[in-house]
Amino acid sequence: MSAIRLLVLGAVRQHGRAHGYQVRNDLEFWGAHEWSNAKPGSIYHALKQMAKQGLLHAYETAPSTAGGPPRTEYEVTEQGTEEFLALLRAGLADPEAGTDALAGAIGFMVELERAEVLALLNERVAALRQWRESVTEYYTPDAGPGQFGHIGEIMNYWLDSADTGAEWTRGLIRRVEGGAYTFAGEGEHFVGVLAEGQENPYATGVPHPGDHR
Amino acid sequence: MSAIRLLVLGAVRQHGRAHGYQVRNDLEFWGAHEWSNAKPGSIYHALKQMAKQGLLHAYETAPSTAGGPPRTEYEVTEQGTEEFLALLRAGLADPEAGTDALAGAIGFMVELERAEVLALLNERVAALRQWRESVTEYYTPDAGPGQFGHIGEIMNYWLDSADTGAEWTRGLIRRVEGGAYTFAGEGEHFVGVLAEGQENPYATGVPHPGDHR
DNA sequence: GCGGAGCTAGTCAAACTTGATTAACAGGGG
DNA sequence: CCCCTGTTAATCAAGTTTGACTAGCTCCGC
Repeated sequence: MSAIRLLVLGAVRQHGRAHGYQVRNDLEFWGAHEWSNAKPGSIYHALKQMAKQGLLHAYETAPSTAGGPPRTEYEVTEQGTEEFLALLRAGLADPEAGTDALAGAIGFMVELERAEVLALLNERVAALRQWRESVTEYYTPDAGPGQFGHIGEIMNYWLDSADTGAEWTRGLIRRVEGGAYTFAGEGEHFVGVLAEGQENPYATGVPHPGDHR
Repeated sequence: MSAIRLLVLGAVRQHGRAHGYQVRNDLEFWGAHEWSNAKPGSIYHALKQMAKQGLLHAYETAPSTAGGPPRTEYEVTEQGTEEFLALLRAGLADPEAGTDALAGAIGFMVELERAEVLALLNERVAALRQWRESVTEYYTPDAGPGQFGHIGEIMNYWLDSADTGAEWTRGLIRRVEGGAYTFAGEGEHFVGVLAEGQENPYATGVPHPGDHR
């Protein structure tokens, strides 16, 4: 289901209560529209869907201050919090969740305790190593390599991605072990959220230099 | 539009004329269902869609030998060939096309001439370098790094991905320059396609060891 | 004091993706 | 011979994603 649910739940959670446009702005602030499918349509859709599923509670509120159609505010339910934490953990530990889930999860990792984050990242490294082994075993049988011709380059690419991904993860582990950032239970942590009324330096329409999908 | 169109066009092209199940089998043979969204539903959908758009010509053929509902065969039209080549070139040269488009394009790169492939890959490296520059410029203003807290790790991750992706591409360039593989105009090249009647070692249902999305 | 540029907030149709399900036939066991 | 399983081939409904569009409001210049 991609990473939107994680991103949207996380954004709403950090505000306590938020409407769609706020979420949209936060995600843009994080550059999420560049590395995930966090486009307006998807965000509003995710909000409605998750409200229907009980992960969010919807408040039909005031006909909006400051122009525009009446806006709905959302709040994360208990069930939504569980889902959020599950997605967060999966994003960090499970390579199959995809790279956008990883990126999103990194954005919220400080909501967990340092020790748990380290455990999850180590899990990820282990999963990558295991996947690598099973693939090389599978694609490099007795016949020797080269039997796949240039098709082997595809496999080569995925193996390389797994290797470099694992290497990067190890780097992050070292930084976190070294005391970087402030995690849950360690005092006020950095909140990457726009304060009420703060202008968004990356507002929609302002083209980022060198936009990258 | 993801990489399916490229994959489906390529598969049909290699057969000359193919029905959905053949395409599906080829893509599974390449492991495409693991690194792209090449699932049955998507394949059949792509075939119909592209037939409607004139990229493929559909033949309502025989009520199928060997069981199953009557099958439709497809053939790539001239317009479809153009689209195929465009997607192929974009997949190789443009990082924004995504990694699955790259993987698919690698699978078909031998349909182009060696010199062109090298040019396209160099374009990719250049695009990655340029993207990297614009991002670092954007995210590392005067205030110095660290202003983003742990959010900076997300950027760090994408930069690392770009760097390692470029490095891998350079490796491929060296191999191709070194004479690896057989490209268009160089004689019979490796065809990663299942011959008529050949059994598919990766048939649906046989679980791959360590499946990775 | 008005007109349009631009922001705020969200909707919508069309396309795409997914996983389950259908449907036809082949072959083997009892 | 008849049922049951497996294979071949494809469809379908439900959910997602996309990009374009709507619509209210403010503010600025003229």
